[in-house]
Amino acid sequence: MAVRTRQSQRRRQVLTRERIVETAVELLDTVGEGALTVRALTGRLATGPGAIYWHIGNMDELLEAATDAVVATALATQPAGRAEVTEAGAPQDEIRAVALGLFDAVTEHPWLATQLAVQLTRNPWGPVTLRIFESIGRPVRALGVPRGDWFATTSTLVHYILGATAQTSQSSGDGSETDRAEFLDTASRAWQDLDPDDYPFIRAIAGQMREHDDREQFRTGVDLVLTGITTLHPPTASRPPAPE
Amino acid sequence: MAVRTRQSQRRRQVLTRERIVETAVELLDTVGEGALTVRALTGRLATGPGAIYWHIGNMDELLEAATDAVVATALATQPAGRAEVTEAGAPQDEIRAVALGLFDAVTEHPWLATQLAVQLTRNPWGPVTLRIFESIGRPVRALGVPRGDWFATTSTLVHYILGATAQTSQSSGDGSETDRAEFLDTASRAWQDLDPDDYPFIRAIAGQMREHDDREQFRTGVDLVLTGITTLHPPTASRPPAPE
DNA sequence: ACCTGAACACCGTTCAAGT
DNA sequence: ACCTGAACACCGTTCAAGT
Repeated sequence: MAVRTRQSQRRRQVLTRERIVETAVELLDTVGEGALTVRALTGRLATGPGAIYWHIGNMDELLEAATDAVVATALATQPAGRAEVTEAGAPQDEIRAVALGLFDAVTEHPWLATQLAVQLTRNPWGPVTLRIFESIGRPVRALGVPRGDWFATTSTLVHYILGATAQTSQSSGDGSETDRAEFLDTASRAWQDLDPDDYPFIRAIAGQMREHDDREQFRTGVDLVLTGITTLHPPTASRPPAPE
Repeated sequence: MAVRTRQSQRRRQVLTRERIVETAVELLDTVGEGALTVRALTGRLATGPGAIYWHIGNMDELLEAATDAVVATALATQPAGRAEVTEAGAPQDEIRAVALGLFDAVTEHPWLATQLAVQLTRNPWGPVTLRIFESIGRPVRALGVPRGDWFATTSTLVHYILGATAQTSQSSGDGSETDRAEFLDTASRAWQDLDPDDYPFIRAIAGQMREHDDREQFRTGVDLVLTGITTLHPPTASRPPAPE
């Protein structure tokens, strides 16, 4: 009987902000975007709305926290977050790795595509964007880009990456191979039926569209931007790792 | 008797899909995103929800139509939608013009930033995306990019453009100069206070961030991608406009 | 300090009924 | 064919009350 008061917090499990964010990610992953409601949350966590709002300010804040959590893990999974540059081609590889890390995260968590875009527009310099800028900016610096161009160059890369991941097609279905093939086939056919006067270009690329691989095309895009960077800023031997 | 049925449509003004879309754009422009509700619409149009739903399928469809309408005008305002290529540098200029046209449209209609991003993710090959691809794809073709690379090259440009316009800062206030300066100042200061171990790069560019001009940086970004394209596909004299 | 749960003010959407 | 307007099923968020 004396135990009662002290132990009152043992409950089934303490409700923390972290646990709420975790559950939010779970809901988004399993039931999908739009299934993340305060009521769904209270159901899974066996509490009331008041409990949720004690830990988080509002729904937008929760969405941001969920996005940031997933992005953080995606970027941490990268080969080496803060590794020293050892060989000449390393910065490019690091940029490719970060980019693909984000791309794959979007594939794993389809809701992330929308959320990354929403964060970028509604919260341009929030934690999510900042984290991504930092991850891309470091290798950009290591690339030998002059200091005055760090910001613009990094922005270009980040904007491309986020634009591209935003479109990564979530072809309605369960994401199977056949689903995707069917989707591309229907789209490609629709493109060929467009008005030749209004959409000559789209009609012309309908074939390429059916054959294309999103991830491969994304790599190509990253490399295209990298080519632009190294063309504008040829790696002169002006940086430390230049002896020998 | 014969006239009656004909004239029945005079009412105070006929409710059409177009008029609904126009009103939606007005609401978005004046009161802002999130003020576009079916009830606000019925108020302005002096009808009931049923009337709205007779003309449009649902809210998402209306948002898409509103976005498409604004994008269409923005792209039509371009110097010459389907002009012949007369001089060598023209395709690049056309790409810059389309890009800036979209950028300026986002500045004029802040809600467009979110909607472009949302359309790209939720409706990757809907009318909005298609229109933008067509506008960028034509000059890409004129640039002399080999046929097999049309799709990937155009995608890269479009993804950069949409990623960049997505972030175009809508600094909460009314968009005045002082508002913006204040916003950049606060952000810049916040960046300098970040943990040096976690965010060395962000801290290093805090200064550039305060000074930067969104539109100018956007131009730089477009040119960077263009440099990548022309480096990978040097304009050989393989296309018609090559004499002299 | 942390949680409960009823209540509030709002949504988008439907649908029988009218003209 | 086109429109009315009440009604439905849902939201996010608040807040007095409990422990």
